[in-house]
Amino acid sequence: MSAKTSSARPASKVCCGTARDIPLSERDADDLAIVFAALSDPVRLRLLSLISSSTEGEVCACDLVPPLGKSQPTVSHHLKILFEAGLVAREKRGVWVWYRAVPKRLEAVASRLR
Amino acid sequence: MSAKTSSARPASKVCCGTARDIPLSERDADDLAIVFAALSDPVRLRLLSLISSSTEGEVCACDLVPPLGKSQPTVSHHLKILFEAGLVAREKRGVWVWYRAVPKRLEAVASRLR
DNA sequence: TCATGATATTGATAGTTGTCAATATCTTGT
DNA sequence: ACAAGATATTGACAACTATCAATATCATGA
Repeated sequence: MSAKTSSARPASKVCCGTARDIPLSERDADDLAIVFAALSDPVRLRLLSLISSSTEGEVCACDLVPPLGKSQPTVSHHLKILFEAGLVAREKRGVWVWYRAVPKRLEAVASRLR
Repeated sequence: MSAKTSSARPASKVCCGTARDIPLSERDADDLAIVFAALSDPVRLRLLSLISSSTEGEVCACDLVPPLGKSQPTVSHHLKILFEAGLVAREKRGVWVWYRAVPKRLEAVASRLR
Protein backbone atom coordinates (compact mmCIF):
# COMPACT_ATOMS: atom_id res chain seq x y z
CA MET A 1 0.00 0.00 0.00
CA SER A 2 2.88 2.31 -0.35
CA ALA A 3 3.64 2.69 -4.03
CA LYS A 4 2.82 1.94 -7.65
CA THR A 5 -0.06 0.08 -9.16
CA SER A 6 -0.38 -0.45 -12.87
CA SER A 7 -0.55 3.19 -13.78
CA ALA A 8 1.33 5.27 -11.26
CA ARG A 9 2.98 5.76 -7.92
CA PRO A 10 1.33 7.94 -5.33
CA ALA A 11 2.56 7.19 -1.81
CA SER A 12 2.93 10.48 -0.02
CA LYS A 13 6.48 9.69 0.98
CA VAL A 14 7.53 8.90 -2.57
CA CYS A 15 6.03 11.53 -4.80
CA CYS A 16 6.30 14.60 -2.66
CA GLY A 17 7.59 17.72 -4.28
CA THR A 18 6.15 17.10 -7.70
CA ALA A 19 4.97 20.67 -7.98
CA ARG A 20 6.76 22.70 -10.65
CA ASP A 21 6.54 26.10 -9.03
CA ILE A 22 5.84 27.25 -5.57
CA PRO A 23 2.10 26.89 -5.97
CA LEU A 24 0.42 29.76 -4.22
CA SER A 25 1.23 31.17 -0.84
CA GLU A 26 -1.33 31.14 1.89
CA ARG A 27 -1.38 34.93 1.80
CA ASP A 28 -1.79 35.15 -1.97
CA ALA A 29 -4.61 32.65 -1.75
CA ASP A 30 -6.34 34.77 0.86
CA ASP A 31 -6.07 37.90 -1.27
CA LEU A 32 -7.27 36.22 -4.43
CA ALA A 33 -10.14 34.60 -2.59
CA ILE A 34 -11.45 38.02 -1.58
CA VAL A 35 -11.73 39.11 -5.20
CA PHE A 36 -13.43 35.91 -6.26
CA ALA A 37 -15.76 36.20 -3.30
CA ALA A 38 -16.73 39.61 -4.59
CA LEU A 39 -17.56 37.96 -7.90
CA SER A 40 -19.43 35.07 -6.37
CA ASP A 41 -22.81 36.73 -6.05
CA PRO A 42 -25.32 36.97 -8.93
CA VAL A 43 -26.41 40.46 -7.96
CA ARG A 44 -22.85 41.72 -7.98
CA LEU A 45 -22.13 40.08 -11.32
CA ARG A 46 -25.14 41.80 -12.80
CA LEU A 47 -24.07 45.09 -11.28
CA LEU A 48 -20.61 44.72 -12.74
CA SER A 49 -22.09 43.79 -16.06
CA LEU A 50 -24.42 46.78 -16.07
CA ILE A 51 -21.54 49.07 -15.24
CA SER A 52 -19.09 47.54 -17.70
CA SER A 53 -21.51 47.57 -20.60
CA SER A 54 -22.72 51.13 -20.21
CA THR A 55 -22.11 53.32 -23.23
CA GLU A 56 -20.93 56.26 -21.15
CA GLY A 57 -18.42 54.13 -19.28
CA GLU A 58 -20.02 55.02 -16.01
CA VAL A 59 -23.38 54.52 -14.38
CA CYS A 60 -25.22 56.47 -11.73
CA ALA A 61 -26.05 54.39 -8.68
CA CYS A 62 -29.59 55.60 -9.02
CA ASP A 63 -29.86 53.68 -12.29
CA LEU A 64 -28.55 50.46 -10.77
CA VAL A 65 -31.29 49.92 -8.26
CA PRO A 66 -34.36 49.48 -10.51
CA PRO A 67 -33.08 46.74 -12.84
CA LEU A 68 -31.97 44.48 -10.01
CA GLY A 69 -35.18 44.06 -8.10
CA LYS A 70 -33.39 44.55 -4.81
CA SER A 71 -33.70 47.23 -2.19
CA GLN A 72 -31.54 50.33 -2.31
CA PRO A 73 -29.57 49.36 0.82
CA THR A 74 -28.88 45.94 -0.66
CA VAL A 75 -27.56 47.40 -3.89
CA SER A 76 -25.48 49.88 -1.94
CA HIS A 77 -24.02 47.03 0.06
CA HIS A 78 -23.07 45.09 -3.05
CA LEU A 79 -21.53 48.14 -4.68
CA LYS A 80 -19.41 48.60 -1.61
CA ILE A 81 -18.09 45.07 -1.85
CA LEU A 82 -17.24 45.50 -5.53
CA PHE A 83 -15.52 48.76 -4.68
CA GLU A 84 -13.48 47.31 -1.85
CA ALA A 85 -12.39 44.48 -4.09
CA GLY A 86 -11.08 47.05 -6.52
CA LEU A 87 -13.42 45.92 -9.26
CA VAL A 88 -15.19 49.25 -9.63
CA ALA A 89 -14.28 52.86 -9.00
CA ARG A 90 -16.69 55.48 -7.78
CA GLU A 91 -16.94 59.21 -7.92
CA LYS A 92 -19.40 61.39 -6.13
CA ARG A 93 -20.77 64.23 -8.19
CA GLY A 94 -23.33 66.25 -6.39
CA VAL A 95 -25.92 64.02 -4.90
CA TRP A 96 -25.14 61.20 -7.23
CA VAL A 97 -22.43 58.57 -7.17
CA TRP A 98 -21.05 57.31 -10.46
CA TYR A 99 -19.55 53.90 -10.84
CA ARG A 100 -17.16 52.68 -13.49
CA ALA A 101 -15.41 49.38 -14.08
CA VAL A 102 -11.69 48.90 -13.46
CA PRO A 103 -10.55 46.86 -16.48
CA LYS A 104 -7.01 46.52 -15.19
CA ARG A 105 -8.25 44.82 -12.09
CA LEU A 106 -10.47 42.48 -14.05
CA GLU A 107 -7.58 41.71 -16.35
CA ALA A 108 -5.30 40.98 -13.42
CA VAL A 109 -7.80 38.60 -11.92
CA ALA A 110 -8.42 36.87 -15.24
CA SER A 111 -4.70 36.34 -15.72
CA ARG A 112 -4.50 34.48 -12.44
CA LEU A 113 -6.68 31.84 -13.99
CA ARG A 114 -4.02 31.27 -16.64
CA MET B 1 -33.32 67.54 -8.40
CA SER B 2 -34.12 65.64 -11.49
CA ALA B 3 -31.36 66.22 -13.97
CA LYS B 4 -27.96 67.65 -14.79
CA THR B 5 -25.47 69.33 -12.58
CA SER B 6 -22.20 70.59 -13.92
CA SER B 7 -20.98 67.23 -15.14
CA ALA B 8 -23.84 64.97 -16.14
CA ARG B 9 -27.46 63.99 -16.17
CA PRO B 10 -28.58 61.00 -14.18
CA ALA B 11 -32.31 61.12 -13.41
CA SER B 12 -33.55 57.58 -13.63
CA LYS B 13 -36.30 58.59 -16.01
CA VAL B 14 -33.90 60.28 -18.38
CA CYS B 15 -30.91 58.01 -18.78
CA CYS B 16 -32.50 54.60 -18.77
CA GLY B 17 -31.39 52.16 -21.40
CA THR B 18 -27.82 53.33 -21.63
CA ALA B 19 -26.53 49.78 -21.61
CA ARG B 20 -24.83 48.72 -24.81
CA ASP B 21 -25.63 45.03 -24.71
CA ILE B 22 -28.11 43.00 -22.80
CA PRO B 23 -25.94 42.95 -19.70
CA LEU B 24 -26.16 39.51 -18.16
CA SER B 25 -29.27 37.47 -17.64
CA GLU B 26 -30.32 36.48 -14.19
CA ARG B 27 -29.69 32.85 -15.10
CA ASP B 28 -26.23 33.48 -16.52
CA ALA B 29 -25.36 35.44 -13.42
CA ASP B 30 -26.44 32.54 -11.25
CA ASP B 31 -24.32 30.07 -13.20
CA LEU B 32 -21.25 32.26 -13.25
CA ALA B 33 -21.60 32.98 -9.56
CA ILE B 34 -21.33 29.27 -8.79
CA VAL B 35 -17.94 29.06 -10.47
CA PHE B 36 -16.64 32.14 -8.74
CA ALA B 37 -17.98 30.83 -5.46
CA ALA B 38 -15.89 27.72 -6.04
CA LEU B 39 -12.89 29.99 -6.46
CA SER B 40 -13.66 32.15 -3.45
CA ASP B 41 -12.01 29.98 -0.82
CA PRO B 42 -8.27 30.10 -0.07
CA VAL B 43 -8.06 26.37 0.47
CA ARG B 44 -9.64 25.65 -2.88
CA LEU B 45 -7.38 28.13 -4.64
CA ARG B 46 -4.36 26.42 -3.16
CA LEU B 47 -5.74 23.03 -4.17
CA LEU B 48 -6.28 24.22 -7.71
CA SER B 49 -2.82 25.72 -7.75
CA LEU B 50 -1.24 22.52 -6.47
CA ILE B 51 -3.06 20.52 -9.12
CA SER B 52 -2.39 22.94 -11.98
CA SER B 53 1.29 23.26 -11.25
CA SER B 54 2.07 19.59 -10.89
CA THR B 55 4.63 18.30 -13.33
CA GLU B 56 2.67 15.14 -14.09
CA GLY B 57 -0.48 17.07 -14.85
CA GLU B 58 -2.34 15.22 -12.19
CA VAL B 59 -2.12 14.83 -8.44
CA CYS B 60 -3.18 12.07 -6.13
CA ALA B 61 -5.67 13.23 -3.51
CA CYS B 62 -3.41 11.65 -0.94
CA ASP B 63 -0.77 14.24 -1.76
CA LEU B 64 -3.16 17.14 -1.40
CA VAL B 65 -4.01 16.68 2.24
CA PRO B 66 -0.61 17.21 3.91
CA PRO B 67 0.35 20.58 2.40
CA LEU B 68 -2.95 22.23 3.30
CA GLY B 69 -3.03 21.72 7.04
CA LYS B 70 -6.67 20.70 6.90
CA SER B 71 -8.36 17.45 7.73
CA GLN B 72 -8.92 14.82 5.08
CA PRO B 73 -12.71 15.27 5.08
CA THR B 74 -12.29 19.00 4.63
CA VAL B 75 -9.98 18.56 1.67
CA SER B 76 -12.33 16.00 0.19
CA HIS B 77 -15.18 18.46 0.55
CA HIS B 78 -13.27 21.22 -1.22
CA LEU B 79 -12.22 18.90 -4.03
CA LYS B 80 -15.84 18.00 -4.55
CA ILE B 81 -16.79 21.64 -4.93
CA LEU B 82 -14.02 22.22 -7.45
CA PHE B 83 -15.14 19.12 -9.32
CA GLU B 84 -18.79 20.11 -9.40
CA ALA B 85 -17.82 23.53 -10.69
CA GLY B 86 -16.03 21.83 -13.55
CA LEU B 87 -12.69 23.25 -12.54
CA VAL B 88 -11.02 19.89 -11.99
CA ALA B 89 -11.52 16.40 -13.35
CA ARG B 90 -10.97 13.26 -11.36
CA GLU B 91 -10.21 9.66 -12.11
CA LYS B 92 -10.20 6.80 -9.69
CA ARG B 93 -7.35 4.38 -10.18
CA GLY B 94 -7.33 1.63 -7.66
CA VAL B 95 -7.59 3.08 -4.20
CA TRP B 96 -6.39 6.46 -5.26
CA VAL B 97 -8.17 9.34 -6.90
CA TRP B 98 -6.24 11.54 -9.29
CA TYR B 99 -7.14 15.12 -9.93
CA ARG B 100 -6.24 17.26 -12.92
CA ALA B 101 -7.09 20.81 -13.89
CA VAL B 102 -9.55 21.62 -16.67
CA PRO B 103 -7.81 24.45 -18.56
CA LYS B 104 -10.74 24.96 -20.91
CA ARG B 105 -13.00 25.70 -18.01
CA LEU B 106 -10.53 28.08 -16.46
CA GLU B 107 -10.12 29.77 -19.80
CA ALA B 108 -13.87 30.11 -20.22
CA VAL B 109 -14.23 31.70 -16.81
CA ALA B 110 -11.32 34.05 -17.40
CA SER B 111 -12.83 35.21 -20.67
CA ARG B 112 -16.00 36.23 -18.89
CA LEU B 113 -13.95 38.84 -17.09
CA ARG B 114 -12.99 40.30 -20.48
C1' DT C 1 -12.71 -13.59 3.54
C1' DC C 2 -10.42 -10.27 6.27
C1' DA C 3 -7.60 -6.51 7.52
C1' DT C 4 -5.83 -2.25 5.86
C1' DG C 5 -5.72 2.01 4.03
C1' DA C 6 -7.73 5.79 0.76
C1' DT C 7 -11.58 8.58 -0.02
C1' DA C 8 -16.38 10.10 0.76
C1' DT C 9 -20.35 11.12 3.66
C1' DT C 10 -22.77 12.54 7.85
C1' DG C 11 -23.80 15.38 11.76
C1' DA C 12 -22.81 19.16 14.52
C1' DT C 13 -21.23 23.77 15.26
C1' DA C 14 -19.28 28.32 14.71
C1' DG C 15 -18.75 31.91 11.62
C1' DT C 16 -20.13 34.35 7.48
C1' DT C 17 -23.34 36.50 4.20
C1' DG C 18 -27.52 38.39 1.68
C1' DT C 19 -31.53 40.77 2.60
C1' DC C 20 -34.64 44.36 4.18
C1' DA C 21 -36.74 48.03 7.28
C1' DA C 22 -35.41 51.80 9.67
C1' DT C 23 -32.41 55.42 10.09
C1' DA C 24 -28.49 58.39 9.34
C1' DT C 25 -25.65 61.33 6.37
C1' DC C 26 -24.98 64.41 2.82
C1' DT C 27 -26.06 67.62 -1.14
C1' DT C 28 -28.83 70.75 -3.54
C1' DG C 29 -32.64 74.00 -4.59
C1' DT C 30 -35.74 77.15 -2.52
C1' DA D 1 -32.26 77.35 7.40
C1' DC D 2 -35.21 73.99 5.60
C1' DA D 3 -37.24 70.38 2.79
C1' DA D 4 -36.40 66.79 -0.48
C1' DG D 5 -34.10 63.28 -2.40
C1' DA D 6 -29.73 60.17 -3.12
C1' DT D 7 -26.72 57.16 -0.89
C1' DA D 8 -24.76 54.82 3.18
C1' DT D 9 -25.08 52.62 7.68
C1' DT D 10 -27.23 49.88 11.36
C1' DG D 11 -29.62 46.04 13.32
C1' DA D 12 -31.86 41.82 12.87
C1' DC D 13 -32.71 37.46 10.89
C1' DA D 14 -32.50 33.52 7.78
C1' DA D 15 -29.62 30.92 4.84
C1' DC D 16 -25.32 29.28 3.73
C1' DT D 17 -20.44 27.56 4.51
C1' DA D 18 -16.04 25.83 6.42
C1' DT D 19 -14.49 22.79 9.60
C1' DC D 20 -13.74 18.56 12.21
C1' DA D 21 -14.80 13.99 14.52
C1' DA D 22 -16.94 9.97 13.61
C1' DT D 23 -18.32 6.82 10.37
C1' DA D 24 -19.22 4.67 5.93
C1' DT D 25 -17.71 2.99 1.45
C1' DC D 26 -14.62 0.95 -1.53
C1' DA D 27 -10.43 -1.42 -3.47
C1' DT D 28 -6.44 -4.10 -2.65
C1' DG D 29 -3.19 -7.53 -0.80
C1' DA D 30 -2.65 -11.40 2.09
